[in-house]
This record gives sequence, C-alpha cells and structure tokens, in this order.
Amino acid sequence: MTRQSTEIRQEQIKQAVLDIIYTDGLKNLSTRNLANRIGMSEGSIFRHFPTKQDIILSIIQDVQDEFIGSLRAIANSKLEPEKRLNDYLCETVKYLTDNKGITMLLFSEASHNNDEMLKMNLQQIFNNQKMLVSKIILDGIASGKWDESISVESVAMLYMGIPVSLNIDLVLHNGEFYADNYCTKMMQLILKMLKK
Amino acid sequence: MTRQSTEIRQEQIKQAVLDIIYTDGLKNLSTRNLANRIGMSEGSIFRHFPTKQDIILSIIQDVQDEFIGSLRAIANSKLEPEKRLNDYLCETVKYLTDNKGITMLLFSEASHNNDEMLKMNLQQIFNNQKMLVSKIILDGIASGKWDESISVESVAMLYMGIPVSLNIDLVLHNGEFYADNYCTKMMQLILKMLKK
DNA sequence: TATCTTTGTAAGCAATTACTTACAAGCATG
DNA sequence: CATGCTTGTAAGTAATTGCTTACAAAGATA
Repeated sequence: MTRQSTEIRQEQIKQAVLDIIYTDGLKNLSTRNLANRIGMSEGSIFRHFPTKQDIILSIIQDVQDEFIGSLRAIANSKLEPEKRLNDYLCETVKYLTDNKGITMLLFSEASHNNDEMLKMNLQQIFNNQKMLVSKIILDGIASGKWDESISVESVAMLYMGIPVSLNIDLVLHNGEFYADNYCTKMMQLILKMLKK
Repeated sequence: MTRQSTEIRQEQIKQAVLDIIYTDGLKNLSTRNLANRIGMSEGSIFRHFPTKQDIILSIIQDVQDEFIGSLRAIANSKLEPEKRLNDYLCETVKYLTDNKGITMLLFSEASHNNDEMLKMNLQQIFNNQKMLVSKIILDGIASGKWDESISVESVAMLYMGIPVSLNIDLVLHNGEFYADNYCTKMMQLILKMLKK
C-alpha cells in the first residue's frame, strides 16, 4: 500500500469503524476486519492508533467537537427560543439518521465493556445536550412566553427521550426510518407542554 | 457439584448472566466466566442451554412474559386513564431500576451483534409498549377527557423516551438514580400535553 | 549522497472464545 | 440388582482476539 500521512490513515480507520459497525455490528469490529476493509495490514492500524480503544475514543471526541458544537451554536443563537428549539431537534434527528454507525457505537459501547473512560465521555455528551436544551427553555421562560412553573429539568429529560428512542428505532429497523414530519410533530407536543 | 434439574440450573444460569452484565459488562459475559460465577463446569452450561445465544433469548422471553405482562394488566384495567398512565409509568421505572442487568442487556445486544432474531424480539417488546400506551391514551380521548386533536402515535413515542433515557442514565451512572418524584414530574408534563 | 524518521507488512504471539468429547456418577424404572 | 436416562466434569478443539516483532522501503533532512 502506498504511504500516507497518519492524519489521513486515522480518518480512513475511523470511517471504516463506523462502516463495519453499521453493516456487521460491533461484534465484528476486530482489528483484522478493520484492516481488511481498508485494504491495509493489521500492523499498520497500530502505527496510527496505539490501541483499538483509542480509535473508539477518537470517534467519540469527533462527536463532541462536531455534533455538540453545532448544537451549541443553535442553542446560543439570537433567534426566538421556539425557533431554536425546533432547529435543535431537527439537527439532532438529521445527525442521527445520517450517522447510523455512530449511533450504534454510542449506544452499545458503554454498556458493553463497562469502561469508565468511555462512560465519562458519553455522560458528557448526554449532559451537554441536556444543558443546552435547558438553556433554550430558560430563555423562553425569561422572555415571558413559556410557563415558568414547569420543571425545566424534567422537560429537558423528556426532550432527550426523543433522539434516544429515535435511536432505538433506527437500530431495530436497520436504519429505515421515515422522519418526514417527525420533528414537526414532536415540536407541537413539546410546545403545548411549555405553553402558559 | 450436586445434581440439579435442568429447570433449576437454567434459572441459575440466567441469573448469573444478569449478574455478570451488571457488574462486569457484557464484554465479560463468557461461558467460562458464567460457569465460574455459578461454581459449575463450563460443559454443564451446555447441558442446559444449546448455545450461549439461547440463554440471552430465554432472558428476553422472560421480560416479555413478566414485565410486558404486568404492563398489559395495567393498560387493560378498569381504572381511570389518568391513573392507568401513571401506574404504567411508575411500574416501568420500578422495573428498570430493579433489573439493571436486563436493562443493559436489552440496550446493547441488538446493536452489538446485529442478530436478526434478537432484533425481532426487542422490536416486539418496544412495539408492545407503544401499543399499550396508545391504548390508554385513546381511552382517555374516548372518554372526552383528553385532547382528540393530538397525534397519539407521537405521544406514545415521546412517552417511550422516558424509560429509554432513564435507561441511559442508569447505565452511565452505574445504577445510581434518584427516582424520588421522577415518575410524578414526568406525569405532570404528559398530562399537560394531553389536556384539552 | 548519507542518515534519520515515518510508514508499511508478514508472521507470530499468548490469551480468550464458544463449544465438544469421553467418561463418571446419580437416579428412576424394570 | 440391572438398565437406561440425566447431570456432572476435565480436557480438549479450532477459531478469533488485540497486539508485537523484525525488517523493508519511502520520504525528509543534512
């Protein structure tokens, strides 16, 4: 195989990981399989990542940077809280349906090998999301539009249930999901809950 | 080891599976580990179950029979829809916090080895739950108490998000969860959504 | 050109996996 | 007691796992 920089190889490896998870399941994510999928030797993989675990952690870091990053931008924008909440949900739905390998990875890794490092990373992603949603809701309450007597934390938790159960649907139905007006319908319900 | 009937051994094995999953993670659920935990030989396990996969499937079958069974009883009772919905949620929360091994098993197995049989079983559990919730909501609408213009399917989906994200919380926080008034708070939100 | 670092690979490592085999002993039935 | 079925186990099996080692070649730097 022709030489390539570590940066390029790392990207190839991470992409192949998601590919394998989605098509064959996490169980078949061996370094042997991984190397074959890319067309490189198994030893090469360990040139670019110290351990297999580090590949997973690097992917989770990408999620933090890219996905949570874009959500943060939405939550902190100057738009109406209602619009922000809508954009936030739709962005999440889009990300999950577009990145099914990641979805399954996040879903199953933590409970699978009970690794504290992994759990901490996922916890952070989960908490970040809850905080951002809470912020939007608090902004809506502060502007006098939404009911100030509701439990913000509970709404955030309920809200988080949307992407998470969408996640399960995606896994169980092999990625086939008709998200047509899914986002819109959910927003209607959430808004009714938030209304004064 | 003294002789025991297959029925007793099967129960012991299944209990040990949940035990291992909860304490050591699914990754450490090997037949070797399993045998050690019970104090029997590895060969003995294969006396009582044809394959390791069959142990998992048998556990999932138990969930179907016991858990879904009790939820069905609640959904079909003669009580007020509001009371039924409350009982249903609280029963779910209780089951999940009491059976953390099962929680993690259901969570990760399907996405882990991409097995169609497993997926079908989990799909059925998930769909059963959605149907039962939908039934309660429809009863409430039929009685004239709840808003008939809402999308029942969407409410059911949103509702399902509650146990599922509770699930994630449980896995990520090693089973520590303060479910004090969790059920009550969620019910308040759901009821506001259903109100005319 | 000579040297050094980086990237590649084939072969092999010990450990672990789910499962089998051969055989012993318990237990009910004749 | 004898026969047959069930339950137990120790010691295997072949396959797979994550990772290492020894060495070759490419590319950068001097």
